[in-house]
Amino acid sequence: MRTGPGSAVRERRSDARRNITAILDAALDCLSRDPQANIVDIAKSAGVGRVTLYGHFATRGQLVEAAFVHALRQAEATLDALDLSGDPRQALTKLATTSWQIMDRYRGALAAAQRELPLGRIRSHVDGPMERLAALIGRGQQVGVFRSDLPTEWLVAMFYTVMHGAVSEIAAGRLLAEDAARVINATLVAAYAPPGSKVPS
Amino acid sequence: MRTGPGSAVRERRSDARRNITAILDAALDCLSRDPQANIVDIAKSAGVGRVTLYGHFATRGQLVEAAFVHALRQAEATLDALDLSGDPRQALTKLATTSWQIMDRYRGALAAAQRELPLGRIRSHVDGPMERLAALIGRGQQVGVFRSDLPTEWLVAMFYTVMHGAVSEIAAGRLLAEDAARVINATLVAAYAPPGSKVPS
DNA sequence: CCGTACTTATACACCGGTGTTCTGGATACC
DNA sequence: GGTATCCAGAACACCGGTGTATAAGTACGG
Repeated sequence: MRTGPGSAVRERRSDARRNITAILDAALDCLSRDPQANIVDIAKSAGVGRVTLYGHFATRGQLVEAAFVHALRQAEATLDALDLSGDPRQALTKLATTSWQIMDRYRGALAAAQRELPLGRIRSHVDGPMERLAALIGRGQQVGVFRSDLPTEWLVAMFYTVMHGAVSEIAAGRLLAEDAARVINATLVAAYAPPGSKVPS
Repeated sequence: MRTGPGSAVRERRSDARRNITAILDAALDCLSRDPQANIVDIAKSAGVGRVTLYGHFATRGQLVEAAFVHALRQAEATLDALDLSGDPRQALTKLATTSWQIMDRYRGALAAAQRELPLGRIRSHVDGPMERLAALIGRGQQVGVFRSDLPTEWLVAMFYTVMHGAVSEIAAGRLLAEDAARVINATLVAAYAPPGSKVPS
């Protein structure tokens, strides 16, 4: 695998790098529309030969994972820009709204990853980004605006679960895409409210 | 396909019927453990030849669907025994607890159905059983103990979504199976509470 | 402008899973 | 006990998708 005599990693040629990102973008795009999209389609959509694709990603699994990570990196950039200090409930709403946009865009890629990546592989990639949410929830719990009778991890899970549910409902035609953010936020805020407290309206 | 001169549909022979239910049970069992279980495994587990299986279910899709319906019938029987009159919140808890047990048992079969059945096919089977829940929620909304600022269908969806989330969390080892019912109920009760009201503890 | 890295098309091997066909044998039903 | 029905096992064809080899062409980079 070493490329030069000095064992220095030679830079990829520019056209190769261009192709790689084209492939990743195409994969994300294809998988978002159909999580089962095959290599042929992805290569075609990237404007690249199938063999070229295999030159960069040895197996389908590697490609799916790479595409997933690619999406995650983009998501991270967006989420990093959010200011989550201040009232945890407001921060939650902010985070949920933005996360929803991301989720909505990449839902197919996520489905593909869930379908094909070995169990727990996704988790290990998502762990990092998830910390942001866990921290926020933990803070809210400490301040007492979020419930503490349920484990933090469960509240974290609900965050994604509710969004996943919204995706399904939209797909089924029972929820309008433009209502999703509101509905998600209303649900989460209520679900996170400590028992005995009033549900924020 | 007609079997007799009187064009009356001749009953299947008893051993055939026995095999069919054996196959359905086996399918349910195998798919619950691995949603991707293949025909060979299912036939073997049913103690039946692969060809016999194909004699009763022409394609894998038909088998999966039949197994799903089979599970649904069993679930229906259990749920029918529940008394859901009285306080909607208590009824909800009752319904959720029982539904969870069912969901937990057949999660794999559900996953298989989601994976392989054409979009909406599941929905059409589940519509009936779901009415029970929709009615309960509607009643609670009218009485004012469940929120009305979100569509009934969304609350219905949350019911299943939360359980789905619990399945994942258990699979990931972040939730103990014995805690699931409590956590689910606490989440649903809070999520269903009308804004401005106190979350029941 | 030359060498190398990269791309491409075609063609092929492989794989697991699905579904079919056949034949001999067992078993339920009357 | 005779017969239609059903079952079993093996063999095979098929399919879509994945991955590999080859050989010729193209574009980058120095």
